[in-house]
Amino acid sequence: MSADDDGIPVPRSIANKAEFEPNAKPTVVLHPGKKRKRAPQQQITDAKHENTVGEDKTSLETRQLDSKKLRRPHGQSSLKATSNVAPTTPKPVKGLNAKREALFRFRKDLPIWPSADGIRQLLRSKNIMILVGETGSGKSTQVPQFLLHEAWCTGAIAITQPRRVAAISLARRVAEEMGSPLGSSSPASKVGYSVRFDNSVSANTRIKYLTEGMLLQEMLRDPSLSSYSTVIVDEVHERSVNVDLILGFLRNLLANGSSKRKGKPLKVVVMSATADVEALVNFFNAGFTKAEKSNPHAAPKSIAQDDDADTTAQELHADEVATCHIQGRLFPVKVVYLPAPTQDFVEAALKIIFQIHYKEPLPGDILVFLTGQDTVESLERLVNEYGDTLGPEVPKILALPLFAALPQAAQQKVFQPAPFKTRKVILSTNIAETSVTVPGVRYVIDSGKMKMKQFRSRLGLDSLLVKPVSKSSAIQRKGRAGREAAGICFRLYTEKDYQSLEQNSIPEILRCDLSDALLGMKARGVSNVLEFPFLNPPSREALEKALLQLLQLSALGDDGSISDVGLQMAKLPLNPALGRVIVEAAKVENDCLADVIDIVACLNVESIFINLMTEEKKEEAEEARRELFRRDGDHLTLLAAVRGYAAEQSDRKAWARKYFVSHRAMQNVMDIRKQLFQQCKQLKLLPESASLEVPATTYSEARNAAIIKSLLRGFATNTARLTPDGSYKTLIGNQTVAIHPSSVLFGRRVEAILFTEFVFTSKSYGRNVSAVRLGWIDEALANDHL
DNA sequence: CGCGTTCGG
Repeated sequence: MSADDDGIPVPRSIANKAEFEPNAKPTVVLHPGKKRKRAPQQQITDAKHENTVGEDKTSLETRQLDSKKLRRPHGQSSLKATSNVAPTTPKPVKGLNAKREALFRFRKDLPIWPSADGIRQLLRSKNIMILVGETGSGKSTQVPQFLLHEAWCTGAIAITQPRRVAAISLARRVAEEMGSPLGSSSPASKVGYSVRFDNSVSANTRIKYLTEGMLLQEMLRDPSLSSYSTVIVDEVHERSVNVDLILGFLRNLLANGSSKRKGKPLKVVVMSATADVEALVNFFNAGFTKAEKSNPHAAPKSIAQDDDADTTAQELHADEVATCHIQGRLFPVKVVYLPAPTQDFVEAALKIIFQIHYKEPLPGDILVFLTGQDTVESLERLVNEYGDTLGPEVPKILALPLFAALPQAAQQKVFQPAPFKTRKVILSTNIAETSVTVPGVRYVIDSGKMKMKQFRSRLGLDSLLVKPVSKSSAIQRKGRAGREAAGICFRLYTEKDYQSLEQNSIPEILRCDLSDALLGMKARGVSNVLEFPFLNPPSREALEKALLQLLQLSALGDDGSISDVGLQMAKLPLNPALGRVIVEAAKVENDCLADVIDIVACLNVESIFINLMTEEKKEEAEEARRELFRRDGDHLTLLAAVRGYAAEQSDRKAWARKYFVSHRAMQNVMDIRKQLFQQCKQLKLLPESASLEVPATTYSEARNAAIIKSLLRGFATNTARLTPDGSYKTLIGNQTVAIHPSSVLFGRRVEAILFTEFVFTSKSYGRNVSAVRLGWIDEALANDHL
């Protein structure tokens, strides 16, 4: 489950209703779900919130803004108010303007507000707090403000977020609430943020919102986090790899980092939207020495607001760790299950969409959770087909697809209010579960399925398969119907199926290639990664496979300690294989780093080539792109595209259109390219004089070979040779691998291939493929410890 | 034998 945008107001244009009464019951209703006891209170009566409405921390609107717009400074009125009010003062100080007063009333009305003193009290005696705050509790915006004026809080407060948009919009919101300018806009600013490509802080920043990845970067330079008094780790329930690494590093730091921090205390607040606090409490308690544990005065401390059954927090015997539970604020959502399982959730969804449409009054949009682009598009066609047959007496229906690969303009449509007498139906992947909040939704239809990636270390490939969701995902999806008013969630599975779902999704750290995580640990001084405190320890096999991979990339020495090359790799914002390619390209005998940087930048963004829907468009695109395509494969094709784009000085947008290349993706490539250039200079892989303006070089066979050989150094195991039956088989492991249809080599037969991605979907595919000589592979493999 | 759930440095 996930709490998003808590503490950020939602539109109040729709009247609150404590109970929801559908006009007629849909025929599929079998088991109406349990209703929540309390209806949310009215939060704000007459405040204007043009500025805050839609400032949802996860809205796409924010995401679309470029970094310059995101950094716009605040108005003078907020500046004036800065000095005369403490953020935690119970009453607003006289003379505040109406907007600030409204902001303050809003804060006071958040579910977390009454717990402010309790939280402060607990953190005076304890160094760790697990805070469960459900959606809408206000934890992400309020907790740092509660702690800011504590005596122990002499340094800054870091608060991590899994997503960049969230970090930025939360920082903006809190700056507004505190009457402080934001980030680097003024030296007086107390609130800032830090995300990749956009670091906005001042010398006086006290509260800093940052992505998990940025905090890990900071820990590379300063492992004891000496500038911070508190680290707040938000959205821990999402269990990203980075959050698990942060928790492990923080536990080590709390247990034995006191000397490194020169005795300055570090307080850690771990915030989660789901109530499985026990594992977290045990995790942190286990980090302490016996002496500390045997403190006879250490009694379990907890504050819980909850008046119903939720007493988990109080029952825990925490001696180092305080716990706190804050209820959320959501409208009641009724749950409706299917009476019998279905094989075809697209068909089932279609029926329910039109049942809702006929029986439920407007307004009230429908959000459907599906598995991927394919199911989204097929349901879209069906809805449009049926929608066209609706009589004039029935409101219209507007199907809107939503998935990450959808062009930005099409994604924006889900935020526009439905036209008059029209109901929106948003057909979405799990992007709408956490990353995007769609307004106006009162009905959710949950297929109960999602696509999930799982790395299989034995095969060295990622599989991307449709899996049942977890209960907490199902609950999160349901909650999307109750953000603005009471709603209904239709689950396209039976109640029995629901009961048999796993409570939580498998944490990412158990599903991914660990080489990146392990390299990061080695670079931060963890000598024995098998002993690292993982909240969920990965299998020994997965850990050993990753260590072997690092050894083979010579990121580690034979004794397992990090090598100079490994340190360079760890400092690059790339996975170890790509990092190794960079280091290899810088060698004098290859001397192709500028070229390889451009290729690697492309491999780090979603495809730069736009995916066309119709046959006609596809052919047109193929014709237009012919100029860029290279027979040697995708990597040199990507290089040609970057060079073409970079060389275009007048109208890059037009250039992108001409070649059916995504302009947004290319802008991203240019940012990454610039960053890699800078970092390679710092690592002395490039001379200071190296310029991003690469002169047009004539590409020789030798140069292409150097590029491909550099790639081979990172991806020697991702290689395959052509077999007599026309299929490709990997050199290591003899697995069948097909060239992905998006590749320029699709359908071609060459003696051997190299691929920088290896994914199983409907079968094993190599994506981003280049032709190589068998002899080169032998050479590369001979260099390795294989 | 024609294809990419979603984040992040």
